[in-house]
Amino acid sequence: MEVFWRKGYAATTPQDLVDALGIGKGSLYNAFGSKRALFEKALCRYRDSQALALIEMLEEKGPVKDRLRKALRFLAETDLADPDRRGCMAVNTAAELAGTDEAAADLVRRMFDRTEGAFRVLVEEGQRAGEIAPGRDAHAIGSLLLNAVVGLRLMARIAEGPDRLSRVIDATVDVL
Amino acid sequence: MEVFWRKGYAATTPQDLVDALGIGKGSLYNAFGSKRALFEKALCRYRDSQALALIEMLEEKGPVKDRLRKALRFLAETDLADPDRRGCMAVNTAAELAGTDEAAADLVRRMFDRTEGAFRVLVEEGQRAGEIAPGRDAHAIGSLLLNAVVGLRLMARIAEGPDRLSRVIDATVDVL
DNA sequence: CGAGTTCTTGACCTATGGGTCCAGAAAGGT
DNA sequence: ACCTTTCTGGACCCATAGGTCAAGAACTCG
Repeated sequence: MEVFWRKGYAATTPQDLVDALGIGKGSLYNAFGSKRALFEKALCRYRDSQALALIEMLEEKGPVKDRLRKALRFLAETDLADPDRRGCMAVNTAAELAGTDEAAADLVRRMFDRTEGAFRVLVEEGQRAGEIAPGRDAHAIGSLLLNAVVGLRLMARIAEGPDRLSRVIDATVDVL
Repeated sequence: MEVFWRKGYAATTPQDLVDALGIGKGSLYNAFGSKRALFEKALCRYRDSQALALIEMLEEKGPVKDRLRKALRFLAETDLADPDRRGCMAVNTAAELAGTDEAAADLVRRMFDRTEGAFRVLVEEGQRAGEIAPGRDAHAIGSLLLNAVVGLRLMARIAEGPDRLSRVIDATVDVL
């Protein structure tokens, strides 16, 4: 997962995987069948560890906007602190493989669906709590927030400093 | 440009380029030096043709929010109508090459800067026209809009239909 | 403990990636 | 018309991608 995340699918070679795993090439292929199959497992592992972490952050206690701001800041900070600037593996996979690999695209789609759903729930909660105008379409705001996260994590890959990301986060939360 | 845009950098082979250009391999390398150098030229061409088109759309006449909505809709529609679902080449490049290719990352960064600037100008215009609350930080809203476009164009790569993109666009324009 | 099963490994294989080179075709100068 | 220069295509090159395999090591289990 780490290697695919850092280098992307096409740029990762069997040798890279062998080196990172510290096993022989035969074991690698005996255990996983193919590079493609291993990638899929890696993406699933990413989903189960990383992607779910965001959703759990959103379910904590406290004012909705605080939670949201905190979660976005956390993403931006960790992305920027990563020396390899890997961003989000799901986002990277969407960009790299969505035309050619339907299964990978589908995995990413589902991850996005889940995240969008979590945002929607959060928005509805914010509306009940009076933090967010009840006139807004929670579903649409959920999509907006998912979209913002996707944008943020891609921008984090090329951002020179935290400024633009901070502006995006502040503006996104303020505008709700 | 078309080939790199469709397949990404790593997945594009010299053979692909030779086939698409209809020239011999020798001519290819004689003319462009290396795959990498040709990619950079392709990315520059993309910037000069596609990326500038968005900025020009934003400079048309009429109410600011209408222009914005129209431009976003246009992006979403063309992205979805593309049978290859290539999305935005700059976004794809950021996702694929930002850790490993500083020059490419820099090109993308500059494209993003320009687009963000255009959005900022648009927001300021909207504020003068009374369409957008003058209390908002135009710079931050510009960043937010750039971020939304980046997100949209990545989402367009895996979107099943226009629904989610439409929600994002509507919500984005409405919250301003 | 010993036989059978599973794992591991690095040598090996083929096709292709990315690139060079040269012989000849076109183009250009005079 | 001739020579020079540039352009072109494709044969050729080496390293690597992606994967297989057989032989031995390690683990099971009665």
